[in-house]
Amino acid sequence: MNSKYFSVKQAYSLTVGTEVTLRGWVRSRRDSKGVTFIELNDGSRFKSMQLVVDAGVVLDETLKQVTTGSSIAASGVLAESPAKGQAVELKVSAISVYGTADPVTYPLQKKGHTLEFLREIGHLRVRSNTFGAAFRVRNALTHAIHTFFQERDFIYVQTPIITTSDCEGAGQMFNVTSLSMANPPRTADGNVNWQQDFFGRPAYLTVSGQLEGEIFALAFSKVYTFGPTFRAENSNTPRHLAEFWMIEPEMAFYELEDNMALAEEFLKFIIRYVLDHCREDLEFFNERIEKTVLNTLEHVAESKFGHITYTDAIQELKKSGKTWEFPVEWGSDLQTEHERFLSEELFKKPVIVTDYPKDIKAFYMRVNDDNKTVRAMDVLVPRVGEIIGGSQREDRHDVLLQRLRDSRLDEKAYWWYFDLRRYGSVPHSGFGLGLERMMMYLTGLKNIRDVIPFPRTPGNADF
RNA sequence: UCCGCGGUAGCUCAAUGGUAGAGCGUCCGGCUGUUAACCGGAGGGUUGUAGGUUCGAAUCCUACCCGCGGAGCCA
Repeated sequence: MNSKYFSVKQAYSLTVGTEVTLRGWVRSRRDSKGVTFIELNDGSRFKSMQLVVDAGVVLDETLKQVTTGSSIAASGVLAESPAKGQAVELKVSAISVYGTADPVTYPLQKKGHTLEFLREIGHLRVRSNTFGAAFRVRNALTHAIHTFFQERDFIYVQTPIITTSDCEGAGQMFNVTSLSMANPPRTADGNVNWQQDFFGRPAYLTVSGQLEGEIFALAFSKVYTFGPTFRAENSNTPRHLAEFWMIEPEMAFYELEDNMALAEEFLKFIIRYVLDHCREDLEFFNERIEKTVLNTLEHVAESKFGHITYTDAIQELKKSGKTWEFPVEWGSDLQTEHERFLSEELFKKPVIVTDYPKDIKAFYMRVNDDNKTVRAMDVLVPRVGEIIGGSQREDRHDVLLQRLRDSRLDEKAYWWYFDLRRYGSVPHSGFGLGLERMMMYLTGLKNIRDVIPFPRTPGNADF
């Protein structure tokens, strides 16, 4: 192996005649009388490199070990391919095997597997077309997100994963403790004595970094969080995980209108970035997973988003003439069927719904002058419905206090959150995007467990 | 958590109370450049687990486990 190492991706950009050594995993192998074809993939791009081994070039005992799943290095010369399917191929002069893969037990076949089966072999599914494409897209998406904010002078803030505040009371939280489960210290009345726990009180895994994000926004003006969040909710659906990633920008001096403009610019930017950098992977999803992916993404990237208030949206839903599975009434939340109607049929493009009834939204959202609605916004997109939720935050101390009390939350736990309204309070806004929800939108994959490397769901934390 | 559907060969599925099968993958052989290669042959099973009904259970009943979809919750 004297020639230089290249990735498969690099090799495709080299000129014919270059001597290279490629390393990777064998996807498949086809034998003919005088020639063997090997598909070699190293994850650097969707496409594999076809290796062509003429009979006699490689020892039979070596070639025999080159089976689906084995890892090899192959040296040779890049050549124009005489057959359809690839422009170039590697004319092999030598092969060495790193690790064999017993064909009798190796679970991945050349032919299609169901996503459910692949989920059971999480350590190997990343070597398949679908998951290779998914995680290259995920990588590009995370890069696009950081690029978008960094180019606009946002500060990236790492909010804590362990928290003692039950943020906005959203969902069940995981307890974090170092106490003995079997024999915890107890108080005189028999309850667990949390004072003896690691943090001196109950602690949890965070369900959102928003409140801490507000702290940083009121010092750095524009910030964003990007990290894991946790829900102990027993939800068994294709849209929920116990551990998932969220992006939460928070901006001082932004009112709802600024917030909406940023959300629109943000969505268009990350979609355009993935379209530009993962074309090959997206084309695979478009062909094999969801045939509308490319169209809807292009459409969203080019559309001017629509705007409508919740109250007007309710009117439109009522006069649509449609029969709804869930009744449409002012004061009840929009269901997925309603959200899809608004974006797919009424506007035929992404639409931002604003000013929801305060009773169905979180306590920290700014109350409008009508005292009935809050400055909330949901971005609805064709095919999935809500993809971003956000709001202008309540920056008035007295109003916030009343809202907290109405929500029956413990105001003592939020003392620092109120201090932000007591010392140098300013209008500020933010929104949240679930990374995996975005991934589902980009790839067309319909189960959220297929767009995160190692899904955590009730009863499942393998790998 | 609730409702529905499902669990049979490595994978995808047939077999509706009477000898458990096919396609693909794998292995062997053939084929002068294949592309989910093609042609011929072979091997491969405690039918999710535990009980029950029956002369006889993959099939009917009960419980449990697991998967998928829907609901709730939400990102």
